[in-house]
Amino acid sequence: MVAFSRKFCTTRSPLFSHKQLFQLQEPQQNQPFIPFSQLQQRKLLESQLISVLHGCNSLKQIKQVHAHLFRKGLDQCCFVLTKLLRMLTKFDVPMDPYPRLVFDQVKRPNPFLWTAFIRGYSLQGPFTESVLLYNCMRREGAGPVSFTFTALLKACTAALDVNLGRQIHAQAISIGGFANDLYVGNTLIEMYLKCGVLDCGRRVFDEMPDKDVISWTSLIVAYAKSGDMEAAARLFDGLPEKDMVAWTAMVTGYAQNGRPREALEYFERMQDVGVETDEVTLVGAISACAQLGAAKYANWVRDVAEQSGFGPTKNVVVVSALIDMYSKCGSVEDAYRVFEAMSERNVFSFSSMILGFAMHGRADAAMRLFHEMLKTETKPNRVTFVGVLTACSHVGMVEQGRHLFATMEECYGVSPSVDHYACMVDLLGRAGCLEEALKLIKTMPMEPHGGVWGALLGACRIHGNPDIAEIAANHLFEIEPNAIGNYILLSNIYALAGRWDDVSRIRKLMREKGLRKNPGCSWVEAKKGVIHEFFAGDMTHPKSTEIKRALEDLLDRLKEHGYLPNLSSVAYDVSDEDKKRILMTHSEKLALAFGLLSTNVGSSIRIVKNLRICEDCHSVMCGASQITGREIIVRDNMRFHHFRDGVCSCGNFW
DNA sequence: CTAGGGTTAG
Repeated sequence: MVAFSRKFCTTRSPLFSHKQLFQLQEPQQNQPFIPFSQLQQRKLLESQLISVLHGCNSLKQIKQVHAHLFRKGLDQCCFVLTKLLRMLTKFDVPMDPYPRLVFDQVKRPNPFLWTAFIRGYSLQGPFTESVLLYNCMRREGAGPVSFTFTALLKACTAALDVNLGRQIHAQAISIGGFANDLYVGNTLIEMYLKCGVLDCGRRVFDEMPDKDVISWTSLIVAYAKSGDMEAAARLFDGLPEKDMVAWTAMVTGYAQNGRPREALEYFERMQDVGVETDEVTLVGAISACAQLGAAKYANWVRDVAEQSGFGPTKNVVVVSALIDMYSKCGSVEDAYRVFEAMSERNVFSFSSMILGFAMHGRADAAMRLFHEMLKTETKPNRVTFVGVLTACSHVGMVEQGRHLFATMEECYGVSPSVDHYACMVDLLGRAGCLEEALKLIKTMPMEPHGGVWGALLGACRIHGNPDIAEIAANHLFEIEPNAIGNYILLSNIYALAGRWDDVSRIRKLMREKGLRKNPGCSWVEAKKGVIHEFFAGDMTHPKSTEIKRALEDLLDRLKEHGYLPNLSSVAYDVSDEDKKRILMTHSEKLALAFGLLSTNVGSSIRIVKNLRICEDCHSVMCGASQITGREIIVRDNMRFHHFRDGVCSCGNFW
């Protein structure tokens, strides 16, 4: 522990010997007398210099001011030098050597100058240097001031060193009650929260004599990050004056916790009460729309963005969020439009766009963009590779995927993570190389997670391999015992193989664990963007009779074109007639029939489904797109399917 | 001086 050691601090520059340091502590005896008029002139000059410094926008200009200080005899003026140091920090000038030199030339730094110097190291590191300097400052008898503690605490936050933070906290209490200062208190809260000690942050908050909206917001964010949105909402309700940042914290909190509806509720409410929105708020709302996948909300947020003056934004974060949103709302074209218009692209924008293409089965576009990216300064990261590998996977480009996976480390410096292994298992599995996929899992250098086994299980469903499926499922039942999807998938695979005893064994297992199947549910947008919801087997919609008739008509016409119900899509051991009846009422078929009824001829139909689309529905969608001439876009829980002229963008490969 | 931001696979 370096903090507050009794050892003499050695970080002060070699310009000073120990002896000199002690001499400096003695009060200066013979202060020269300065007449009042000169003093006034000097003050004027100082404030002029400060405004000059404020306007500097390069290191060179700051150096010029520094040289000027010497000429004017102000080279020891802490007031101006503090500003100078702060400007150097602002431009991220490395503390060594120049800012350090500036500081070392000052014989008697005042507490503010000390603090500015300490702050520099708190922002850049090495963080231990901040503490050493603090010791040094105390030894020289200067300060501290409240900023000193905020600077030190910032260093602790950056270093995630809560032990050091506690010591600073103790110092702040023991030296003149600095812990009661609002800024110090807020920084203390932030330090504890960032270090993951939520209860300590809460205690500081509860004990603070004066709190402001910043104190509340820090805590709200911490609860949100810990996943406790209820606690966050309780705090938010008690917050007397809610500003834009506090509202934004709630919007993004819900968005980050996978609760997009509530995120948008807060977004709407903040507009109702007349709080401004800025780009950060928008990013939260945009990300909520992406999760929801409904174009209606996306358009609404876009309108709000335009009204708030952030229409054609250049902010790279906003646009990257937009790319993701448009892709997930079904329009990869819109996503690409905003991507193309970007003046500045970073790894987020590229990766999001690549993932967007991958999600929509546009592997060629994804690969082209990837190669375009390689020509830029932007280096691909792990997410980028997840994107290209899934792109390969969804269209069965096995060799390309294998090659990328094999070379990603040596060529691009990204070492394969579990997620990349999951992509590879998916790629091999979908292509039918189940044995090879299993072998890959066994030779992985890390512990496979649910995604890896899940990919294998999914592939076993496509290729009907109950034996390997059992291996995968048994691992999954251990890793994620309550994930219902795994049980259903395995039981479907058994059903496909006609192993009905095993089916009932799994069903029994599910019952024993108290797991209940999620009902299939689909949404479709009718006229005016109204969203209608359909559950599997649900005939409660007011237009049920018409929907049923429309669906029967459609299926009859499809049968003339050779459609046969795919009875193996029903994983119950019931009669074929019952299977047909069950198939008829799958939620996506109801949504499709309603969509056909309630939208204009020629317009496209957008359906969102909570589960994976079944094979029978998939082929019905294909056929329907052909005989009705409509474009049908289905987003299931995995990916997008664009049905047009009888063909799906996934190439019947999902 | 102190609070809020985007991409990940089954």
